[in-house]
Amino acid sequence: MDVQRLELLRELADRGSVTAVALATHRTPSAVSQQLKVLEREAGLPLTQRQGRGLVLTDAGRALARSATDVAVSLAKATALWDEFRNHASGEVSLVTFPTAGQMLLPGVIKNLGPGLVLNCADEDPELSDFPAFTAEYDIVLAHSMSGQLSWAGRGLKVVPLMTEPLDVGLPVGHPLADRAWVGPRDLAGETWIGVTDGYPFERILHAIEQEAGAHLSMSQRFADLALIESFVIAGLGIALVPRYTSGGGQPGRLVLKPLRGVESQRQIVALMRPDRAERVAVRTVIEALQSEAAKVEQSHTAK
Amino acid sequence: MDVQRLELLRELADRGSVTAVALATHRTPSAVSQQLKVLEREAGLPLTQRQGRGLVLTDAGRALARSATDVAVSLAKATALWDEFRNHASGEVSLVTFPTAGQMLLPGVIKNLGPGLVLNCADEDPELSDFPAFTAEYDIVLAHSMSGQLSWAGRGLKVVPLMTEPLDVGLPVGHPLADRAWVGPRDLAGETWIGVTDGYPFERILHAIEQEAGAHLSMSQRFADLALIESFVIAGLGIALVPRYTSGGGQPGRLVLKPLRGVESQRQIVALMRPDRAERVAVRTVIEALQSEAAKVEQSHTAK
DNA sequence: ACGTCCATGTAGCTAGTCTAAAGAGTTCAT
DNA sequence: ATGAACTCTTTAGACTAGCTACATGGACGT
Repeated sequence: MDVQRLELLRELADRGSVTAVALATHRTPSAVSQQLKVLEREAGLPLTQRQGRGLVLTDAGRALARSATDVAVSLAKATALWDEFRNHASGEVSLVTFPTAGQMLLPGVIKNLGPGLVLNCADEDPELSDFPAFTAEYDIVLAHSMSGQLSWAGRGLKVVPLMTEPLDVGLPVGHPLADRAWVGPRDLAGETWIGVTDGYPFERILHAIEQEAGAHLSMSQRFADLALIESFVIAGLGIALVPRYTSGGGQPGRLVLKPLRGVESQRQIVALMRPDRAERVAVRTVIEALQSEAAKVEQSHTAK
Repeated sequence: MDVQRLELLRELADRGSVTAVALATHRTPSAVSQQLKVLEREAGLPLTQRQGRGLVLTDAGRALARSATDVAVSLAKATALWDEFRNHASGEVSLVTFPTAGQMLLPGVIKNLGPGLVLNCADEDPELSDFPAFTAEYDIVLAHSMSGQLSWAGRGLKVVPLMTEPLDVGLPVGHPLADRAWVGPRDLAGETWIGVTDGYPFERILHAIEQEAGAHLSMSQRFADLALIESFVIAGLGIALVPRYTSGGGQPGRLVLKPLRGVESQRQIVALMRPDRAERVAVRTVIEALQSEAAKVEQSHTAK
């Protein structure tokens, strides 16, 4: 019963193909195939099954892969323990983020990391991507979801909430609603909206506003990039839902943010990780830095 | 971070010497020493320390050994899972018992075990032995303790209670107390006792009786073997504390058992295991058989 | 039907882990 | 004190397990 082989099976469960596992583990596909075969012989029952030119796990294989995760977690805990004894968080941590969260949190995090800990960041457009899938490639995945709706719980991933960011209504200066302290769904009935591409969490809030206001919202454009959306709003081409903490960076004073009441309007920013990776000291250190940075951002805004 | 090496460290923590580990793992001491050295180099800090001609773990070493147990447990769970898929409990299980428990439980257990599962039993005299120490050598250790007093909890061992056996007062037929339904501490003040060797749990109950009765008990003999004690009682040389379910096997009808009231008088029979071994399907099967057998014994006596 | 993609066999090499034997330090008894 | 017994360690050499490289055999798409 070898751990390395179990780990290979787990990778196969996550990545879905022998070649992908081989690539990820810096081996040839042949080596992976051989080890899986040995594991299967040891187990005494088929763990994989050919499907087309690919390979899928059997029920038994999936079950074993799941318990392999527990093994990986306890192993990671052991190495974390010994890292703590030497007390230095060693190695590199990789992270993907969607643009706005990265802009808001990462600079502060990287500044506060001690020496010897390297954080490799990348960004991915969230619209076309499946956040959990990135956990195979990166140690930490920054994702967003609507409040409460943890769509990616239950896949065996560790989810660490970082912050809750309100989504405000962005208006150009001089807009009729710009003097109000806040706005409600009914106020927004006649407006033209600058929307975001499908799949974004914003989408659901707009639907909720439509329901509350009892009116259809007209959506003139659909963009993925926040700065682009804001420039349209400032130009008076419509109004938009924008995350409070990350908006207005480009052109301060030219965009007015109004809290939205009557509709749950916030997004939750979370960190997603494979449970074993979450145990690494270096990873935990980064997570803690993210949390404190997130708290700092939230506080600096509520203080205003 | 190799699991085998961690396992070696754990064995060292349990057994206390390189030679013992080597013996237990069917290796030469040299191999063990080398592997521990590698682990130490990987860890970057000393895990062991010479003491006399032996070797002891450092704090870091002990901590790592403890987390190695978690790894072993999750690994054992994984293999158990796959055993369940094949649903047969494979392999051999070793067990030590103290004589009376073995006599009471083991025959019934072995009869009810399915084929392919071999149970290797041994017995050890409990007086001179440290029950937990046997868990290094045997999968299951049958031990007894006073009720509630779990003296060997906290060493990281798994403790499964099997049964609670009352300790009665054994009298020869024709003894003045033989007609009573039960006896109390005061009834026993003037009696001569056949005692057991030091360290036995019986010891404490006798002290409790002394306290309650306010009298010193005279102890004429001290034996370890129950049958021997009983033969002395039957011969009228004294009275004794005997476990209700296991006594009288030799000479039925010649020994009278009276429940003892006013003093907590029972012993708990438990199974002790290393947590990782407790996860093995074969071991779990034996434990279940022990539990059901114990329940059967208890029931057959309360029914009378 | 052909090229492509994926998984799997085969042969040979490398690296890691074992044994065997000798060495160094500690304890105990004579 | 000196040697015998014990324990852990070191060294050198053998063996084995797992890897790469290359070749093979199905499955898909054009």
